[in-house]
Amino acid sequence: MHTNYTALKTFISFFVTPTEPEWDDFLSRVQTKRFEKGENLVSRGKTCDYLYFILDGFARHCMLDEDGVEITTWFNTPGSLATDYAGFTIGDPQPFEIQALTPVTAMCISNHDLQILYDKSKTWERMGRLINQFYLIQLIKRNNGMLNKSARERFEEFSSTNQELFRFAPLKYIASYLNITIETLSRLRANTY
Amino acid sequence: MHTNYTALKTFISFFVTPTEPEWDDFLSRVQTKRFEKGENLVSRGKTCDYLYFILDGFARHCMLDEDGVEITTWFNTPGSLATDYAGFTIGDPQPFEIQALTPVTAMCISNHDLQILYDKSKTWERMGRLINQFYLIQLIKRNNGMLNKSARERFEEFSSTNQELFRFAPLKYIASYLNITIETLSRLRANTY
DNA sequence: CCAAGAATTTGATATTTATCAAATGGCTGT
DNA sequence: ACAGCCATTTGATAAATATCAAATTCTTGG
Repeated sequence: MHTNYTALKTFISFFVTPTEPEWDDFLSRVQTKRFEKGENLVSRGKTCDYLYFILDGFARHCMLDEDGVEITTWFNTPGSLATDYAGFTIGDPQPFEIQALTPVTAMCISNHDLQILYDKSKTWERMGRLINQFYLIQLIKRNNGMLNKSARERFEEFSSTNQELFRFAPLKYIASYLNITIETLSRLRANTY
Repeated sequence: MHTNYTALKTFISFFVTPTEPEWDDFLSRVQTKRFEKGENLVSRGKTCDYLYFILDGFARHCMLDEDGVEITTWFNTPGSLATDYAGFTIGDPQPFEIQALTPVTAMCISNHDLQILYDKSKTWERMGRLINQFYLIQLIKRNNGMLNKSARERFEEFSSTNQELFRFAPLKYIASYLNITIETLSRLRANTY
């Protein structure tokens, strides 16, 4: 048996077109990991050493706010990247955590190897730039999508684009992501109010 | 008289350390622009062709929501970068606008020149990656700062870190940025409620 | 399959924030 | 300096959402 890199290669090819030797170098540093439901891809207080590409499954990012309350800040769906962005890039342990909501299969590369690739070739440097840019745009959209919107509108927008997450994530995580209470989310869903 | 590149060079040196010829190449593509209060650095419906580095003054980013209501999505302070991120990188005209809140002096480089620099040298490619990353982290923080926070808390956090903006931006822009009404912002400031 | 715990729903009520209306204050161009 | 136009404040009220409490449903380990 051999590892299937198709999905990862497709994702990367969206940004850059590496040469064959570059691909070989890159893929030799990639490993596949599996996480059971409830396991952590990244744990609070530890340095996040890997950048993950989610092949299959769902995960959520969470952190503690000032009052020690856990808030969900992001969801990962298949085909997306997962890392503790601030921690990964700065290299410090962060108050962040990434948890598998379902069994998750992910490919990953270590921060160490990624830095080596960045140094080796402009292709990877460019990939890094474009992926950062890609996420920047996503985040700007999420950001702007929270503005000028009521709880109901945020809920409706979320439901229409992330229907599948209702099957995998408990309401409390979605409620936290939308900045509303569990009860309100339950009522919005039931269309009371 | 000659242009003073000190602030820009300091900013860039935070990310990369270009060689002298690289600096010369870069700076030869940079121009200084001045905008009067109320002028647009980027106009709605036009492609944003420049990346700006704000030397002096304040600006705001805004866009129209689905109902045609203008919302403020970001503020620029001296020493920060300004561009219509999505529009600049994708190259399409966007429903975005950047307005000078005060007279603004900015250095800028065209998208065209920036792409040339990216192609020419890994230094600039890396600068692009790191700047994107820098903004990504900022945005993640803003994002998370909106979660699990009441209007009052968002206001208090904003006031404590952006006091100077109250001098330059009308309340309506700040209210929009914080996703509260002008009246509520006025009351929070007066400490009614 | 059952029991225990967790997740979700529902109800009653309180709090926060928005909305509408009007008064006051500040700024700008002539 | 003045008129006219915004910006800001203040008040009264309504609407949205949170909070607290309890009932119900779902899930999971044994």
